[in-house]
Amino acid sequence: MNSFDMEQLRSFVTAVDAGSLTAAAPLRCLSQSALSEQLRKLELRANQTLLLRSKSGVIPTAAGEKLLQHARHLLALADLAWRDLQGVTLNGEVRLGITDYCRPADMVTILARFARDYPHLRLRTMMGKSRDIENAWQQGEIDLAIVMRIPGIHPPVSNSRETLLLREHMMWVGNTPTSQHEPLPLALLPEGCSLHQLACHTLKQHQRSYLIRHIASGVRGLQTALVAGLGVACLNQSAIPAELQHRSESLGLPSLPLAEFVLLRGPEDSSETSKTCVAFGEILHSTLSGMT
DNA sequence: GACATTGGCATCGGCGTGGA
DNA sequence: TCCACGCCGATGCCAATGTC
Repeated sequence: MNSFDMEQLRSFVTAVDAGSLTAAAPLRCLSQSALSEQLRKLELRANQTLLLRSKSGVIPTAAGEKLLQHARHLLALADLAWRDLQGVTLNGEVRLGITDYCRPADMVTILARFARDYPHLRLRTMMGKSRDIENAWQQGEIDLAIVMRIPGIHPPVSNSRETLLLREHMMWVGNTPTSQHEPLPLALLPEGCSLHQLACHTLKQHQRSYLIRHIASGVRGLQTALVAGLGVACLNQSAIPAELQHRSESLGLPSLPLAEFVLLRGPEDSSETSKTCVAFGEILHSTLSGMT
């Protein structure tokens, strides 16, 4: 049989995200043994080993990584189809805040697709620094927020109103020559920016001298400064300008943690606005977590 | 270093359910 | 009624970690 069982795919994605079958089982409302069995059958169906099992959990194999991408898309599509069949039409207004580090090249396309798929939804978007977005969310000025969190700088996802959407590698990028003997020229966003803090903190920790040579007002400006050779910055993968993709990771600088993008939801109640926000939050989740 | 504990996954037998 | 299927709980195995 050369097709996939959606439940098995859902279990597979949950297991990869949770990092172990034991952690994934309760999320799927299954026992560990049932989940293990589902994944065994999925591997049988795929005729490939999809997960490497170890005492510390599971990680996807190369084939597993490949299937993971397809599985996320299939599940997002299935959810969309289900909502469509149930007649779930989104209307009303949703105020959405997005950090401008989150998929800057794709975000316009994503928002345009939402506008096309949900014509009755009035989407008010705000893009900016994670701290500003989160403050606005806490003040109730926006309904949903996508913010960036850096392990070690920010606390981990800790409550039911926060959902991890995706993780991205972070790299040092720049178009300027660097020398171990001279302070590293940095191009950064202002001090409140998480990546500003991360860059300075990491370099101090490794006793690497640096000099802040350029402060940009936004990610777009920072990208321009990097391409122009005004300095070096640490950026998440999707925010690295295309011109510099090939120049990352060759600067001999300390390694960086993964960046985490987290969806913040508002409190739920029985109002139409709340229902719309919940449904749109799910769509955002399935759309962005399906991207790699 | 030896042993105990912990925490991971795989396997097995039994049970409930739904379809032929 | 039988059978296939999916699930659960129990159990076993194994490696990492903690304790003495």
